[in-house]
Amino acid sequence: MRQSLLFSRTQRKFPQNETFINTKLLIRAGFIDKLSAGVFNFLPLGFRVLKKIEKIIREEMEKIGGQEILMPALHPKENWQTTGRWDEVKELFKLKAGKKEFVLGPTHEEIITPLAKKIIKSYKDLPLYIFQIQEKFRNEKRAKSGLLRQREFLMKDLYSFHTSKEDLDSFYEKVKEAYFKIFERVEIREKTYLTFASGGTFSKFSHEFQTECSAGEDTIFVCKNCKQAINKEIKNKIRNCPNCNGGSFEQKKAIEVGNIFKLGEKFSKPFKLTFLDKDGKEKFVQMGCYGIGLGRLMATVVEIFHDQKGIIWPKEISPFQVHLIPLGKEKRIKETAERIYNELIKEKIEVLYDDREKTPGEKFVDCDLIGISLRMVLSEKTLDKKSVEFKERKTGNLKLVKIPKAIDFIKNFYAQ
RNA sequence: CGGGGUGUAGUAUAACGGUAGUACGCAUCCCUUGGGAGGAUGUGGACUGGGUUCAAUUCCCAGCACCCCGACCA
Repeated sequence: MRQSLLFSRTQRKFPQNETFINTKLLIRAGFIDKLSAGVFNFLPLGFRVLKKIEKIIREEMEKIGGQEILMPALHPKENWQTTGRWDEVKELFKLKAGKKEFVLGPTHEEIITPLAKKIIKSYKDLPLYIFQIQEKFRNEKRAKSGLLRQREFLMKDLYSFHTSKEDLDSFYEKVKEAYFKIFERVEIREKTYLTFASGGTFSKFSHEFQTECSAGEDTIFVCKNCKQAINKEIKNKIRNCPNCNGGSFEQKKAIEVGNIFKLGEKFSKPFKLTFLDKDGKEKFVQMGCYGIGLGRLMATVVEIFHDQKGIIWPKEISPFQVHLIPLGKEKRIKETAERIYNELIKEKIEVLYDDREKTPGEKFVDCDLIGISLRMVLSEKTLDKKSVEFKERKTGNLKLVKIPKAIDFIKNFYAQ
């Protein structure tokens, strides 16, 4: 992509209205644009990151047997009346068209359960793991913290269907592992705690994935002895660590990047989602649900990985793999840059090419702000040595590489 | 939903009861290329409504929007 054509613009100053670093940086660097509180446009840079996060999540969901579908955002009122949540849930966006009333879906138990009912008849149809990556709507009383709390947001929601609690339990463990794998790939695994939680309407106990971060809205308590984390509600109820019985906790601010629930029969009952077991008896399907907000995950990454100059994207979700920056007006530099750019494209390397007529300072400032993992500079100095200079955004490490070896260097960098 | 704050150009800001100035951006041109260079010319602005006043961007009230704190968060 030629930067001169990119549909976004970096800003010299941080937006005045924003206090959270994720929003400040993402807006200033041209990844997102705010339409209204909690509602954002994703520009090419931001959308690329979002799609990469989506890809990671999709891969990990498919690895545990998930089948991807797409459910609508527009839900008939009746489905929500069946579970009683039409009246219970305060954050619903409700709308009326003529006499017909709808909900903009904040989650999809009300849709997936009756849908599954059309397919699940026998124990032979189970288990099933169905997920989607789709837009959710929640009328938060107070949208805040930028992408951390949106009113409309992309979410991966996985629903699982089982013949027994035991089977649900074992799949639940698999999802935990898949989630940690996802967080590992966006490089926040070390800061992410599996946290005992309660207090939900869904079930007595659930787990949250909480990423330690000062910008977080949640407070978690981490056992100093065994590192088990619990949330505030649990902390209020108990004295000792439920895992090791140790007694001292460290309090941390955290962002809930994922959650997993054992729904049991909570939704299969109202929708009468049953199956015939081996013994010919009709039984309720055991369900689980598992969510990850993509925008929130993106914002969490920015909150954790940035410096004074800008964002530092983890390799796997860097909007581009390499930021090619030619310096100097010399014809040979421009020509070489164009040639390298075309070769990179041919090699299917994602490249942002700063072909703008800007001074080196401006190009570098924008480059650091945008935070692509690898910078590739071509200048008189490097060209005299038939080389380009690579700089890793994360470490600042510099390396001069002969031009014919540049593509291998990039591939190698991303292979590690 | 309660409390507080802020609304001036695309962005960041200044002054002012007498209708707005600067920087960056953007456009054209000159010049310039290893860390937001310089010059010239141009472009572009008071959230909305009401009140006070001879006169309101400025003071007062209401609404709206955004931000923050709290409550809420299936």
